[in-house]
Amino acid sequence: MAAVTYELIKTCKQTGARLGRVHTPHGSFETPIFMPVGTLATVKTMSPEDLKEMEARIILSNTYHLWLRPGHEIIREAGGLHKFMNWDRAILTDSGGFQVFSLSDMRKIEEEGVHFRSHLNGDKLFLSPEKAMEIQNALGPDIMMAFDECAPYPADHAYVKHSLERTTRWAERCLESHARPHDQALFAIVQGGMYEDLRKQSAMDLTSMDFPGYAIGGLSVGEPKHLMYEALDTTMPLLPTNKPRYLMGVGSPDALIEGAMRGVDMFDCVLPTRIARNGTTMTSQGRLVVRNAKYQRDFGPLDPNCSCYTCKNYSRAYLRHLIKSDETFGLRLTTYHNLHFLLNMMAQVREAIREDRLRDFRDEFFENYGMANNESGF
RNA sequence: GGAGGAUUAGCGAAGUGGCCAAACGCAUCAGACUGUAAAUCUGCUCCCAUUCGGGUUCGGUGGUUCGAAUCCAUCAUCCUCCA
Repeated sequence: MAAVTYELIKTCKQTGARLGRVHTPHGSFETPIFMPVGTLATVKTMSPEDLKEMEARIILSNTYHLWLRPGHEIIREAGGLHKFMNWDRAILTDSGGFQVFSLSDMRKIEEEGVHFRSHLNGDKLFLSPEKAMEIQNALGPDIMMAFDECAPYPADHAYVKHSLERTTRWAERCLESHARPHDQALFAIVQGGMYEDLRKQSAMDLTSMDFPGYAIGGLSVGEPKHLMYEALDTTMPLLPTNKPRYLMGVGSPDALIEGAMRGVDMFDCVLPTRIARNGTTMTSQGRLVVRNAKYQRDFGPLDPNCSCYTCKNYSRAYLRHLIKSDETFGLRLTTYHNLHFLLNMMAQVREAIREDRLRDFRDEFFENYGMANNESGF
């Protein structure tokens, strides 16, 4: 019995989007779904109770960061990540592959793994497929990610090809060294940059290995949106229909909807939480920088169409004041709202799929969001 | 009444003859943020101009000088000490 299984409930007649259900050792959830990011075993400023209140079903955490601090052995001793952070719903951990990309200053990628330096103290570190599995086995998430290389954009064809082929070999090694396949699902990550042939190659090679789920990586790394959608268009049809598909690192409202329309089941992104802490919010009427002076005397809610805790109780003027004053409560309130907004939007996407009207929903949403003719999106 | 010190852009504070429209910090205003090195980062803030550039500034006034935030005189205000 696989640790994680996918059940296709129905396909939207208007778009081909999938309504599904994913079963994990820590509960089931309907897809498409958005997963809040809690890199250091906490979704910044949110308590698990907050997350449950807004109906988050699965959150992310990070192999690299928890390896460095507090250390995966400590989390194992604590009884695993779920217990350690008091979250009894599903958890997915990223493998550290993205950190190899984002902490790219000092790194050396070899066949065996990656040498790089700790961002905390400069220690020399080495991460490999086997090490990433060892750490994730200790952390104990429901879903763990294969150790991959997220190629930068732009990157030339030869580089991306070489990189993706290595990522495939690494995926194989991950599979071999994975110690807990009975209760932890290992997802592989399709790479290939913006090259159609390479996306196909990566998808074909990885799907031949029968992972319980597939992610699409290497997108939302600075490329124009239409390239991301093209990459999805070429990749999605090659992935098995009986397994979840996870688009990594995508979180702007428009991209979530566009991704769902192309058959993506899972998304994660730091965008809602990060921009919230910097004073920007997502509303049904578009992006709203509540930090701006024009909201100084605006005593209405952030989003009049929102029923979240923040919008029910606090005004734009108050949020602006808190953010301007560096009050932690302000970070909490905007974070709460942004997460609630995306979670709620995805619930509406699922309803729209159920009723075969996702395209209508998309058009209406985009119009309200003020981006009907805006390709740059968020 | 006497002696000394101070006064710089919204605030604090450098600058003591040209490289000064004036460092730096804060505040302000705006922008960025997409598998989190991020409650972070970038830019703006005398006036006009999209750029080039132009015009007015360093308590007030008057002077010295080719040239003054910087030197001199004087006035104003504040602080410290002595009577």
